[in-house]
Amino acid sequence: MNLKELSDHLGLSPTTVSRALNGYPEVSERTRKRVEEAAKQHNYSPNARAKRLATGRAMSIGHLLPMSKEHEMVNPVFADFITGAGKRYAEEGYDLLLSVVRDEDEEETYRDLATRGAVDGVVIHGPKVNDPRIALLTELGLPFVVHGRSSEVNAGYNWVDVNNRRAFERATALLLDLGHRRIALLNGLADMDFAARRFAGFREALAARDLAPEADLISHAEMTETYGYQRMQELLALPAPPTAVIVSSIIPALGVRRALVDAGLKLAEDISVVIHDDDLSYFRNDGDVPTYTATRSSVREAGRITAEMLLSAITRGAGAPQNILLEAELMVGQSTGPAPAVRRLLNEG
Amino acid sequence: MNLKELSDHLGLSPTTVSRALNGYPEVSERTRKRVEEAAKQHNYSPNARAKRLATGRAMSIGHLLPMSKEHEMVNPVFADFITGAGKRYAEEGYDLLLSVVRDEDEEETYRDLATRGAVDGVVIHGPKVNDPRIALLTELGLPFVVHGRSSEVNAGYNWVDVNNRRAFERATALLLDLGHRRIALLNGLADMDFAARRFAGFREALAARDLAPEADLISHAEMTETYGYQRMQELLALPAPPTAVIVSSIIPALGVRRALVDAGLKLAEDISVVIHDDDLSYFRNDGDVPTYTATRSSVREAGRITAEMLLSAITRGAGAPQNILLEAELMVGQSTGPAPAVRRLLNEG
DNA sequence: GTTCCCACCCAAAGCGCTTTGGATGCGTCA
DNA sequence: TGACGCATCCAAAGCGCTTTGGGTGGGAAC
Repeated sequence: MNLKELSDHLGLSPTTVSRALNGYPEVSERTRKRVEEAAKQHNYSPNARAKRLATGRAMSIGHLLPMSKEHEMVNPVFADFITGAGKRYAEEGYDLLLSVVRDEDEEETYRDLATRGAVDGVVIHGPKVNDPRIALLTELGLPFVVHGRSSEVNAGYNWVDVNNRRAFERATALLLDLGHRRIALLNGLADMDFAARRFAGFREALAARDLAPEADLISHAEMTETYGYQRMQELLALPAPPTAVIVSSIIPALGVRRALVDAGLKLAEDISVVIHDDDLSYFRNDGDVPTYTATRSSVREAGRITAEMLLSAITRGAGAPQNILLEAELMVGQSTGPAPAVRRLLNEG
Repeated sequence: MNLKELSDHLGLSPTTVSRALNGYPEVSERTRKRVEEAAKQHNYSPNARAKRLATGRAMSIGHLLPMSKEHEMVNPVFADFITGAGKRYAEEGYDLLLSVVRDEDEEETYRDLATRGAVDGVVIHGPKVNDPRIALLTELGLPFVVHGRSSEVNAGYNWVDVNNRRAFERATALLLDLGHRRIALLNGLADMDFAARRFAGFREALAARDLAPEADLISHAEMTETYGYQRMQELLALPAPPTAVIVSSIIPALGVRRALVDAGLKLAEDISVVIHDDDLSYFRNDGDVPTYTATRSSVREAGRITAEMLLSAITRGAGAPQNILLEAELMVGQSTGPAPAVRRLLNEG
């Protein structure tokens, strides 16, 4: 059943029926009721394709998932982000359009999305340092919000980010306070902006105590479980292994733990681990005392906020760029303890 | 730039330009070239909204993610499924529409998707035993493919599934061959069809040796890491703990391992573990010898196949329901060994 | 030289909705 | 009583594309 048929059935014009259903004031309450009931009864809802053409709005938000040949994978963090964002979209009547594209097609896909008018706005995931997508989307005039930020981009743009620098500065400072001096960092891919900021925070905390990061303790890679496992093994094989490790996600941290167990080492006692915890629903860092000491920030919440910001940018027009910086909380768990030297000292005392 | 402007610019009618761009034969190769070049030069691509209205096809596939109040989460397995399916959609010019909906709104969302004409087909995720969505979508006349199957639904429908029953039968048989008699099963949510089939396979393998499953060794829940951890602790606290455990996903298996380590137990030696491995990109069960003994089947591949089937159902019309049953391979890894009694025997021997 | 056919192109009618720009009729007020 | 305003409704014009149903002209067939 379409508008025409419904209006014929009601003895009204399509105009009136459309207005009644869309809440316009030029229609009496009595007719509106009548129309609404008939619509419900005949299970009518306006054809989305026609509505979109007539209104000129796509009523959908785009999310691009770039796949590279080497890393053909979607981060589980994305799944949680989507649960947060997707709910907001649904509430506002927007659809979520997911595009799985090859790395090299990403720019063209954005262009296409814009010229085809398939979406009203997009969310940029995993921004890199000096990310070209920001200039591209600005040029295209397509509303967007970045989940994260991009250093070295000076123009204003909407973003929602976690204070990664501070989170990692605090995490590092905590380990330093516990007496650790050789601290390893298992970071995300080096060109990722969040990884750069986390590294910066790490470096600053060390610098505050006149220490410098040691190259053989720093690594960057896709944050898989395997990465955590292999990298931890490498670290343990060093002439002077670290006494503490900071891991950028709970997923590689699971691999780190596996490597430690294989080596017969005990978490907190033999080696301390601090993670960044995105509060993933399938990997809760909880219990009476959380398993891991962690900087925590819910990515689901970030998704909700990002969606909110994008929808407002779309409906209320561009305006000044909006920015939200979320603070991560630093939670002490079961994975940290004093450095070996300090521990001995404490035991003697 | 739209069709009209482009055709004016070329001195052609919109008809001809449209035909040229869509590869219809009623246009000379010379003009087609000319049109294609002009389109590229002016960065023209047809407005998706108009195209969809005119053709009556949405050119998009729907995926619903139901969120319950209790389990507001998206399974990481879904992320991998999407990478497989999404690539196929993109290749065929389809968009992927993701709907995050509350459990109780699921039926209405399907109805709405159908009457609004927002999608050309949908994929059903996580089918339950006797899943009502199959009848619903059949009634709505919306093409669909089920990822998994639904027992007790007799009508034909398209599905792509893994042979869960056989996989778990084989896994169980392997453990029995190793001398294990008290085997625990950490399964998915009880109303899930895959969980029912896995349990059936488990039961059959036991029955083949005149054994029966023991209630206190069987559990069903959402497959989180925490579930694996807590459940394993419970199992270890039993008067007679199991000597082997079968886990329905690598994610709870990580929790199982954590619990074992906490208890000072060694994998394979003290307790054997077999998992089902979806070959998730962020959790690879690999290495020279895989970490876990596992029944393996790539969910990314399943995504690709499901997409393929749905697209063909959409373009080639309904026809007879298609079914594909994938076999999981049983791979021996480092997590299994002879049962304690057998081990002693072997050592004495 | 006709006739016919085919290759090539175009005008116009949708697709199903929203929205502009009136109409119509009734109550109100001077 | 007549003018005016307001509430309520409608006809028709898009939105930007595809597609139906012709047209036109030039070469082949007779």
